[in-house]
Amino acid sequence: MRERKKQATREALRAAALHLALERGPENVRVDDIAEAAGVSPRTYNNYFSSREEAIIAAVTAERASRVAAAVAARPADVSLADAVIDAVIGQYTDPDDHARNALLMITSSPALRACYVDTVTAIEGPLAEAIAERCPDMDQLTAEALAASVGAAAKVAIRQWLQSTSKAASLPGFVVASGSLPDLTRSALMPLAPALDTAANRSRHRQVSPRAIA
Amino acid sequence: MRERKKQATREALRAAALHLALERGPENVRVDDIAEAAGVSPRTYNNYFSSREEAIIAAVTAERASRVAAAVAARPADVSLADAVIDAVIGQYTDPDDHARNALLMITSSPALRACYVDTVTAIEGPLAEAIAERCPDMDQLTAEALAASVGAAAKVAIRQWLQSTSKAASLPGFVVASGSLPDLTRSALMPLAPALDTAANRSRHRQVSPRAIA
DNA sequence: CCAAATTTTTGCGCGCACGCAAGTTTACGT
DNA sequence: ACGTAAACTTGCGTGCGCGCAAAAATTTGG
Repeated sequence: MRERKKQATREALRAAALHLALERGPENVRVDDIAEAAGVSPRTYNNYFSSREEAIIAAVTAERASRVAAAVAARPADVSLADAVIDAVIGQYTDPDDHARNALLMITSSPALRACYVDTVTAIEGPLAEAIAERCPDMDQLTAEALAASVGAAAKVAIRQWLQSTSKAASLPGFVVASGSLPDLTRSALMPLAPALDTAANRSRHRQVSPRAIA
Repeated sequence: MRERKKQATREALRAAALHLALERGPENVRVDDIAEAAGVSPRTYNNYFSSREEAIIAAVTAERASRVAAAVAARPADVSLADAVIDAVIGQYTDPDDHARNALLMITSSPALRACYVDTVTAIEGPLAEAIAERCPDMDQLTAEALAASVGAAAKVAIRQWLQSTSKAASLPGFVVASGSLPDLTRSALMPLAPALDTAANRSRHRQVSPRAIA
């Protein structure tokens, strides 16, 4: 099976990238090193990842996107769309995994990694849009995508805030802006979107095509 | 005045980039050409723009961000936040400017330019967040940023859809998915966010700190 | 089991982004 | 007016992303 080997090298690259980055620091690892550690050509690396940071981040992020979609789908049908989505997102960004702990610590200390990590949130938008569309079959597809993108954007704001506050806290231990934990921050950022999610869900439930959309 | 000169070279680079791109096509213009046409060193180009496409896009985008913020601020205080924001955004993306017409046509025909153009929407989030915060002084700042980011994300979805449908229309003239104009598309994508914007605005008007935010 | 067809890997080359350390210009104080 | 400090520009070197075409590997059909 050919697909098997591809996933194998993919994971080999992820693992090698994360290992080397944790070992000598993110700045001191070139893509040639990662490729060599994974036993492939440097050129091959860019067939799998389009930037040096991507492999490192992918080792942590991996299947967040599909898991958040699955989490939305797993919620019982009688809970509101807003609660389903918000809880699903928060659930995926609440990781007590201690391996991920110091990985995230490393990410926070490198601007390039921070940016790349924030960008990975975009990956959830596609699957999330599908999950929303599946839960609300009569909803306009453009609406589903817009809502999913909005959720992703709000989550991005929360993560960005959290990253910057933790980096501030690391450099200036006395000057914390009283910013909460990541789950709390994410919840605060997503709460304002709840009305939009629920009214869109209800509109679709009544099979109305939003009469004001044309006017 | 030193700031004067910087803006001058900035605009010189933008103009040169757009001119060359329209003349010989986006693929056949290197940053050395742009720098030479603007009379500066190639290295200097990257002191102003961080990618080859950025200058071309900036020539079209220019001050969208500040203009959308100004448009929000210009709406009378008695119209709802949702209407103010949505109309402001749509207004900025409705350009009958015929110079911009063929510029956008060029953008649609280059994947790299398309991506860069979509990314520029992010630039409105900061000013938009400020405008929202100014209009609703009692609103949580994180909420303002989350809403602004959501609006930007929804606008991004609309633009992406529009770009891809127009490119499809250009290649396959007979197979149009009946996608509307960009303003209509943008309105459809932003409408679902209206409830979120208005309830957040009303919450802030009553000076409540959203008691469920902590629970 | 071998050969054709498809897919993946690899080497090569180009252009680009950016850190760094000069060199050059502009602003300001005396 | 002059010298100093600050900001901007420039050249250089390095690593990176990727298109392209040849080579290697893997599937498929006979």
